[in-house]
Amino acid sequence: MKYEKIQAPKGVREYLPPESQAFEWVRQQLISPAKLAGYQLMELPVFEETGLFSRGVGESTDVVSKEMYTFEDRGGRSITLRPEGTAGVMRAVIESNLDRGQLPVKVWYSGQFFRAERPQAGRYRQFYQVGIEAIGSDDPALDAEVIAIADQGFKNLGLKNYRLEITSLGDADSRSAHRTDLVSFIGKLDLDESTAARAALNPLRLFDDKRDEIKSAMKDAPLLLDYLSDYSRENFEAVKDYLDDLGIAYVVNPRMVRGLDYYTGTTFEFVHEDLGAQSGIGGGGRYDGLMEVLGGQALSGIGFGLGVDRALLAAIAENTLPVASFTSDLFLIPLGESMKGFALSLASELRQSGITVELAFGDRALKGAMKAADKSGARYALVVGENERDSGLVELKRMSDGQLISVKISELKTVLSS
RNA sequence: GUGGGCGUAGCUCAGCUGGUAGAGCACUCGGUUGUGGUCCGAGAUGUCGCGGGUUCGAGCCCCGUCGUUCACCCCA
Repeated sequence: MKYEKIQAPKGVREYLPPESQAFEWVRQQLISPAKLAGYQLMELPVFEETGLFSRGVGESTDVVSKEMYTFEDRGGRSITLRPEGTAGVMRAVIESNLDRGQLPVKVWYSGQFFRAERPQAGRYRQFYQVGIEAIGSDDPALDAEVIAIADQGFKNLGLKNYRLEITSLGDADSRSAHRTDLVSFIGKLDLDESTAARAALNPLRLFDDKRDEIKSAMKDAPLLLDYLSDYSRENFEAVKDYLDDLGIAYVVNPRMVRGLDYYTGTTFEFVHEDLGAQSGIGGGGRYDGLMEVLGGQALSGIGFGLGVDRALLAAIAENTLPVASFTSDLFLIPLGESMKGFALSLASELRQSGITVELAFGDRALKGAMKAADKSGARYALVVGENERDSGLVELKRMSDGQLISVKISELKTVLSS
């Protein structure tokens, strides 16, 4: 009886060695600027009560209406695998009263998210994001800082071929004035049924349509940026000024559309140029009403989510991965059974100094062990036999050029960490 | 959810108008005594995604299904 193999669920992205090293590096680089800015970790559940998303993200969004993994748990509760991060953060902040302390609350998160979409290049049903949220301040300097943190994450990866697009969705008054005019503009267009239905749900969506006929029809549509209230406009100007001061390049895209309903005010997206259809590597914005809608106080917040999977694809496309740093410093080969104990101790000692050391296992011939050393990509190889143990002197082999370097065992740490 | 491409050894693929499966790379061992990357030799490897159909005969044709990939849509 032979069992069938079980496959991973459709559309999930797994990271296995050696690629996982690059993935971990990318995730680390993306989030480190937030840590440097005093954001603190929030470790959250990957599933939440369904109502959190239908209420927080918005019933009319595609994400909620057709892309959520929703199921009933054994207690008859409706549960949903999180499709995004902000709603969960807000829920936790409210539930634990973090907003009763000093403001803004500044947190970061990292983990997997789930959307039941058709998989595609850069689009997976389980995907990874890192993100931050800053809650309880509407200072435009905070908007600029949040954008700068995201931008620094991409710079840490060495990325260049991306652009930052920003716009402002204004406050409630700005949006309702614009919406009235936009709806009447769209009403005069001759649209097919499904497009009209989309427009009825959220007229802004038509700005995002890729079809030429829609693009040209929308060419003269009223833009939200022209409807901003004085407060919103001044706020947006301030954010742009700060970005200029920071030397962060951006383009204002008044037709930007975000897929989540809670965004207000400053809104932004990072778009990479070498990625194909799924080119958004990160995005975010301000959300004024979200906390209140979720039963908390009426505090404003701003945050972003960065796609780790896509950032990795971008780093591969731009060839910026520091591949050399993904391998060990030393590959240690004990000569014969009797030297294994000595090798284990030596490896352990070196590791305590932060040196990455791999050991040769099994009883392969020295030649085979050297081959293994070569394939591991380690910078140095070292054979230890009785001679070395007794004399305290070893021949360290530099793998890049094959040179043997005589070193005292006591000085290995120094040589290897340089 | 809609549409197109693809599914043959671990990987990349070849397999002519249907006649019972191959290459390169990788892998293991060896080319005698303690140092890899080159070279040479030897070896292991597949229910040709799965199910059904047509046929004397199917990896090659047909249908279905699953997976994968790209695009629409949507977004990270």
